[in-house]
Parts: sequence; C-alpha cells; structure tokens
Amino acid sequence: MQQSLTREEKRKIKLDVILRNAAKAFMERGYYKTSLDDIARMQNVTKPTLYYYIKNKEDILVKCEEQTCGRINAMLDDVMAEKLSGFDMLHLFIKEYIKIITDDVARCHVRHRGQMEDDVLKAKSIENHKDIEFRVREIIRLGIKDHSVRDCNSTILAILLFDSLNGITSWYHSDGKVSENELIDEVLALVGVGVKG
Amino acid sequence: MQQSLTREEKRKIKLDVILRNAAKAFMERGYYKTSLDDIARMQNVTKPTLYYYIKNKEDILVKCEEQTCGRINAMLDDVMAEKLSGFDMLHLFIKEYIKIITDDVARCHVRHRGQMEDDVLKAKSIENHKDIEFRVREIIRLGIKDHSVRDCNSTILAILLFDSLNGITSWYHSDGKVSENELIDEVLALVGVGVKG
DNA sequence: AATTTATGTTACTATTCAGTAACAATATAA
DNA sequence: TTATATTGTTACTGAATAGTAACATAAATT
Repeated sequence: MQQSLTREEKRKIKLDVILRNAAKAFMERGYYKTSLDDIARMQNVTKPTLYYYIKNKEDILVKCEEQTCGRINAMLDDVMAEKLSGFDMLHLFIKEYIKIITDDVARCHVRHRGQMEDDVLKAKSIENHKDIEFRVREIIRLGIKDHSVRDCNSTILAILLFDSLNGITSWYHSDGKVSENELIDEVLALVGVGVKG
Repeated sequence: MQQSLTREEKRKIKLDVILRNAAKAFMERGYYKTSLDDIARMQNVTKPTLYYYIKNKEDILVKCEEQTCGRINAMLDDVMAEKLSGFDMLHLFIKEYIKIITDDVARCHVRHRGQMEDDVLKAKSIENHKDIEFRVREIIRLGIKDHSVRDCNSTILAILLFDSLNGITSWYHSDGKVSENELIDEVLALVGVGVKG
C-alpha cells in the first residue's frame, strides 16, 4: 500500500516542527526558561518522545544552527557565482541575508550561536560563524581591489555589518510597521553611502 | 577615632566589586550557568552575604543597568548641550558611547537588558533603553533638519546603529589587535560615508 | 499473520541552585 | 564598658527540570 509520505519524510517533518516550536519558545521566553516539557507540550507529545528526534536540549540549538548555516552558505555560493563588483556582491548578500534570518529557526540560531555548554559543540559553532564571516570579508576585499568599496579594515567592517544584520532578528517582525523592502533599503543606504547629508 | 572610609563608602565599594565580578562571570559563562555561589566565591564570602548587598540574582542585572544607563544619559546630556550640527553630535555620541561600553558592567547590561524574569523589571529595562534610543533618534532628526544628515528613517537608523555599537561588547577587548581609536575611526567612517569606493 | 522496528507513554532519579532561618562575630556609638 | 547595628557564617528547604528505565502500541516488512 502506497503512503503519501514515507517514514523518513514524516520523521523529518516532525523534527522540523520541534525545531520551529522550540526556536519560537527560546526567542520568546529564553533558552533556560523554556523546559523540554514546555516544548513537548506544544507538539502534544511527552518529553521522552523528543529524545527520539534530538540527542538532548542543546542538540536543538545545534540543529537550528546546521539548518541556518546551510542556507547562508548556499546563498553565499550563489552570490559569489555572479559576475558582479565587490560592492554589488555585498549589496546582494545583505538583501538575501535579511530574507534568510527573518525566520524563527534562524533567529534562534543567531541569538544562541557560540553559547553551547559542550566545549566541542561551542567551538564548532564559533567556527561555523567565523567561516561565514570570512567569506563576507572576502567579498569586501574583492570590492576594495576593484575600487567599488572604499579602502577600509575589512575585518571590522564585516563584524559591524553582521551585528547590525543579526540585531534585526530581535526587533523586526514581518507583520510590524516596517516592511521588509523598507528595511532592506535603509540598510543598503546606510552601508552604501552612510548618513552624511 | 577617624576612619579612612565610612561604613556607607565601604558598602558601596563592596557592592561595586560584586557587580563587577558578577558581570564578568555572566559574560564569560552566561547568566544561568553562573550560580550565586560562584559569585560569592570570587569575593571570598558565602552566598548569604551577597543578600546583604543585593535583593536577589536578578537585582544584579538591574543594578548593572542603572549604573550603565546613568552614565549613558549623563553623556547624552553633555553631547546635546554642545552647539553642534546633528551630524557632529551623532559623531560625538558614537565616540563617547564606545568608550562607555568597554567595561564589564556595561557589557553585562547590554547583553542582558530586557531579559529579566520579573515582568515589572523587564518592562522597566525595555523602557530604559527606549528612552536612550529616543534621544539618539532626536539627534538624528536634528541632523536631518539642519541638513547635516541625509534624509532617512531615523528609527531604523538608530536601531541599526545601536546593534553595531552594542555588538562591540561581545568581540572587542581593549587588549586585542584592534585599538580603541582604530575601532572608533572605522565606525565613524562607516556611519559617516558608508563603504562605497 | 508473524516479526521486527519505530514511536510513544508513565513513573522515576539525580542534580542543581535560589533563597532563608538561626546563629556568631565584629565594629560603632552611647 | 555596654548596647546596638552591621556584616558575616553554617546548615537547610523547596522547586525546577534534564535525562532515563521499563513498558505499551502502532506500523511496516517478511
């Protein structure tokens, strides 16, 4: 008998629901103020059931990170494949990055990255972000080389840029006053030409 | 017999040491992974002694906040008293803000603001930051009026700026590769003229 | 249909830790 | 010197909660 979804597909969907609900709760109440019982209740299951999908509480953060970093890196692959000036690449990256991080799982990752209790996982998380930051620094350096970007400290610029972009996760909601396009335009204008009148 | 320090002065100093040590621990290990026993041990006292200086664990965050917001608002008073263009005021604000938040107590506040469990304290903390953000928006609006700042959405700009500046607390250390002056210059250049080549 | 594998439950353990009660010592003031 | 306020300690309670063992059921495979 043919099922609409295989076991593995169902499993993947259930894990995804867990991640999404957990991420939302972590963002609203905080990681330590959200118990696994709370998360289980959202799924209408009991706590031990969660352990069929995750190794432990921290593993939720790890899985949110894997999902989000995967998306960001794929996006960076696309951006860097285009034949653009460094500045235009940076422009495109910012636009796509804002689209990606407007999502509970991504927001959860951004807020909790590098905060794992397990030292190995923590180191891996920091490494994951360093890799992404390095790729953006590379874009900036390309821009400096082709003179589309002003000569500056690419390391500091990349960090300042990421802090602004990641900060968006804690205030921007797609149903609020500011539209996604208006937000993207303001960020691009600030990065592009600054604020001088 | 005349003492070098009055009781009240000694008390204030001890509270300050508690805040400083707690703030440092919270930044290194995180709020929930740092117990009051840990903090007490740093002072070479026992946990109940802390309760002579603080109401409860959360009160440490509140006191770090009061101290830091007090400094920031005093600084804003000074900045706004100067006869400067909006852009130059913003410039000065950024410079002074970076100097203030390079300090464990301020870093602790920036990282934990708005995360209190007590609803009243949480609301107050959010309000405190809103007030400061409002004052910076006012500076931006002044700049737009006198044409020293490009016409833009002052709300979004203020938030993006604060995220960049507050982000500094989690990566910048005065003993690292980047000097405070270099950091300030890069931020001012980014905000001032952007990154276009 | 029988067997196995995946998915779920109830009931429990073990640990951590904020906060407190009761008591002790020390410094200041009368 | 004696009385009082301040600062500290030891020893405990109570609550929360991550993770597990043992058991139950449903679904797929043979």
